[in-house]
Amino acid sequence: MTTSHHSSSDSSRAFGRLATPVQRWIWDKEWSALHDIQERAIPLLLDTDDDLIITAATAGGKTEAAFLPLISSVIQAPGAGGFDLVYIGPLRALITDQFGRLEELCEKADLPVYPWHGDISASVKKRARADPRGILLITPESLEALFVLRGLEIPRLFASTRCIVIDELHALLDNERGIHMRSLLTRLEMSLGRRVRRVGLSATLGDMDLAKAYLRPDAADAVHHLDSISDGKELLVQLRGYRAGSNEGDESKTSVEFRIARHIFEKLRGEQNLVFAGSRGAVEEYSDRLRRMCEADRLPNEFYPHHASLSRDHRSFVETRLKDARLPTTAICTSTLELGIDIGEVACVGQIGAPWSVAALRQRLGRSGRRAGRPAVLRMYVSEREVSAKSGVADALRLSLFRAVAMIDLLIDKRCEPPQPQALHLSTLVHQILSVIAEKGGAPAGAIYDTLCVRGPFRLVDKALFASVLRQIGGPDVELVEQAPDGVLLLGRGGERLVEHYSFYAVFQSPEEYRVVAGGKTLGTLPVVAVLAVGMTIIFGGRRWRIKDVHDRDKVIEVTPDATGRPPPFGGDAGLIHDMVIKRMRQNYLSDAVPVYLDGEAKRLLAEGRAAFKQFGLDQAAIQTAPEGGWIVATWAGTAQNAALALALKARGFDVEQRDGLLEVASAEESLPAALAAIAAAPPPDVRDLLKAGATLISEKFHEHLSDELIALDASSAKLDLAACAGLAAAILAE
DNA sequence: GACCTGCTGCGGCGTG
Repeated sequence: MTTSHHSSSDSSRAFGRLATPVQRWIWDKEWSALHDIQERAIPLLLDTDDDLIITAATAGGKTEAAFLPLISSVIQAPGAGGFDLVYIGPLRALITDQFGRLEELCEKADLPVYPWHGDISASVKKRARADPRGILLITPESLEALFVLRGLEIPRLFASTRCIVIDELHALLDNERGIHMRSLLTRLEMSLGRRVRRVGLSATLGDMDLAKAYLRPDAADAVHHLDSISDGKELLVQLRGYRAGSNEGDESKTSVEFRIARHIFEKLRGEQNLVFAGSRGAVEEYSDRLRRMCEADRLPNEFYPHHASLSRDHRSFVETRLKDARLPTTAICTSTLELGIDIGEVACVGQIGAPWSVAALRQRLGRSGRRAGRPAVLRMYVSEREVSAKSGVADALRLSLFRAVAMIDLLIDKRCEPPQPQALHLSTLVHQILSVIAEKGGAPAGAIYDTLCVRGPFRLVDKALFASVLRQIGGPDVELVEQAPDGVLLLGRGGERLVEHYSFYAVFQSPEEYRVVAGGKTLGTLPVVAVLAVGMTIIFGGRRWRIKDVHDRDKVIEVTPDATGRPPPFGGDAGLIHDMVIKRMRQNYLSDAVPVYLDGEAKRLLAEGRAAFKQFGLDQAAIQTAPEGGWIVATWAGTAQNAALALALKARGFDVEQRDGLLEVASAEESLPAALAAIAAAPPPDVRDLLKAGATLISEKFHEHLSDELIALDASSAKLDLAACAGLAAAILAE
C-alpha cells in the first residue's frame, strides 16, 4: 500500500462506490490508500443493512471505515427528515474531536453535523431539533435527557435514522453505562417501530461472541466483524523489579519511589510518553518527584500530572503539550488518558504497579507504537517489600510481581477479560423504569416489563423479580412510582423529584467534592470524604501547597504554595480482578519458566516468590497453616468469588484478609476445615449475616431505594459471587 | 487495594 493515491484510488473498487463529495474529501487528504478495514466496510455497509463490529487500535481508521460509506449512502439516497445517522460516544471530548473531522467531510455534501452534550449551547440543540438532518453526535446521557424531556418528539427526530454508530463499544458493554445505552437503543427502535442498523467501533474485545450478543441480542449470529490486520506490530516489554528497604525515609535516594522516578526521568525525558501510576495519589507523588528532579538539574519541567480531579484547564494544557511533538512531555496519569481522545504519537507507555485488568493494560499500550515501523514499548515498575520474619504471606509470595507477570503473559497471548453477562443491574433497571414512565407520561407495568426485560437488556430479570422491584419502589417510604386506578404506573413524589433534576440522566454514582483554589484560580477538586484541615500540606497538580482555609458551606479549599506536602486522600474502592488473571498467577507459581522481559531484580523476586510458594506447601494443598498461626487458604479465584468466601467466613466469626487468589484467616474457636465443610453444604449466605459481617453492598446510584435483599441479590450477580461459595469451599477441601 | 464517565431549564445581565 505504498502507491500514490491516483493508482490506489483507481484500483480500489470500494473507493469507486463512495459518493463524489466523499471521494473528493479523501483526495484532498492525500491518503495513499484506504485502510484494509475501510476497503472491507464499504461494500458491507453499502450493500446490506447488517449490524457490524469494527475492531482496530486507536487511530486505526475505524471512524472513517464506518462513516465514509454511511455518509455516501445518505448522499446517494437522502432521508425525508430526522437525523440520518446517529453517533453515540462516551466522552464529550471524543464528540468534539469527531465533530471536527465529520464536519469537514460533510461540508462538501451539505449535510449538517450536530454535536449534542452538556457543553453544547442550547441554541445549537434548538437548531438540531428544528431541522433534524445529517449526523447527530450524542452521549448516552444526553440521549436519555431527550427521552425524559422530549419523549413525544423521538419518532420525528429519528424518523429517517438508518444507522447508529457506537464508539468505544468496549467501554459501553456490561457496565451500568453500557446497559443504560443498550436500553436506550431498544427504546428508540420500539418508539420508531422498526429495527435500526447498529455499528460498534472498538479496541480489541475479550469475547467477540458476547460482544455481538451485546450489540444485537436477538440476532448475534448475524453481526459481522471486521478486524484491522495491522495488529501484528512489534511489542517491547520490560518489567523492572524493585526491593523496598526496611527503614528508609521518603526523601532518601534509596527509596523505591526515588529509584523508579529516577529511571523514568533518565529514560523518558525528551519524548512524548504516558506513565500510568495506578491512583491519583501516586500520580501526584511521582509528578512532584519528577518536577523536582528537573528543577535540581536546571532543566525545564516536562512531567505533568493528569487525573480526573484536576481542573479542565490543567488537563487541556497537558493534552495540548502531548500533541505538540516539539515540547517533550510525559503525562503521569490515571485512566483519564486511556480512552479515545487523540493525543498523537507516544514513544513509551509506563505502568507503575500491576494494573487491575489486562483489558486496561492493552488499551493503554494501544497508545504507543502507532507510527509504522516503531514498536510499542511498555515499561512496568513493580516494587516488593523486603521479607523478614514478621512479613505476611502476600509479601513472601511476591503477589504484586506475579500479578504483573500474569497480566503481561495474558497480554502477549492476546487474551483479556470477557464481560459479565450474569449481572442483573437492578440500579439501572430502577432508573429505566422511571425514564420509561417519564417518556410516555405513564405506562402499564406489563408494557414496561416488555420494553426493559423482554426486548431490552434486563433479560435476567423475570416477572417475579420485576414485580418485587416495583413493589419496593412503590412502597410508602420510597414513593418512586405509584399506580393510577386504571393500573397505569405514574411517577410518585420521590420519582418526580429524581427525574426533574438534571443529575438524573447519568446512571452512575458521583461523589460530592470540594473545589481546591489557589489565588482565585481553581486547581481541581477533592472528594468530601477526605479529612482536610487548615495547616495541612498537600501535593496537588504536581505542586506543594498548604491549606489556608476550608469553607464548608461553599465547598471550597483555599491553598497557598508551600515547600512540603504529601498527596491528599482521594478515596476510592477496591478493584476487581478476574479469575483468568488469578489462574495465570497460579500457573506461574507452578512453572520454572523465567519470562525474558524481567530485569535482574524481577528475576530474583520471581524465584523468591516460587520458593515461598513451595515452603508454604501451596503446591501440595490449598489449606496451610501460616507461620504466625492461623491459615492460608488458596482459593485461586478472582475477587468476586474470593470476597464472597471471605464474607461467609467472617459471618462465622473468622478474621479474614483478602489477597490475590488467597485468604489469610486468623485462628478462631471453630476449626477452618469444619467451617469450610459447613459452607460447602449450605445454601448461599443470608443477607442479614453478611451485613452483620460488615459487607458494604450499596455500590450503585439507585441502590439506596432498594431493600437489603434486592441489593444483596444485585451485588451477588456481579461483584460478590455468593452462589459460588459452596462450590469454592468444596473445591478447597478436595484439593 | 482503583480508576473513569455525564447533565437541563431558566432567570438575570450585558452587549450589538
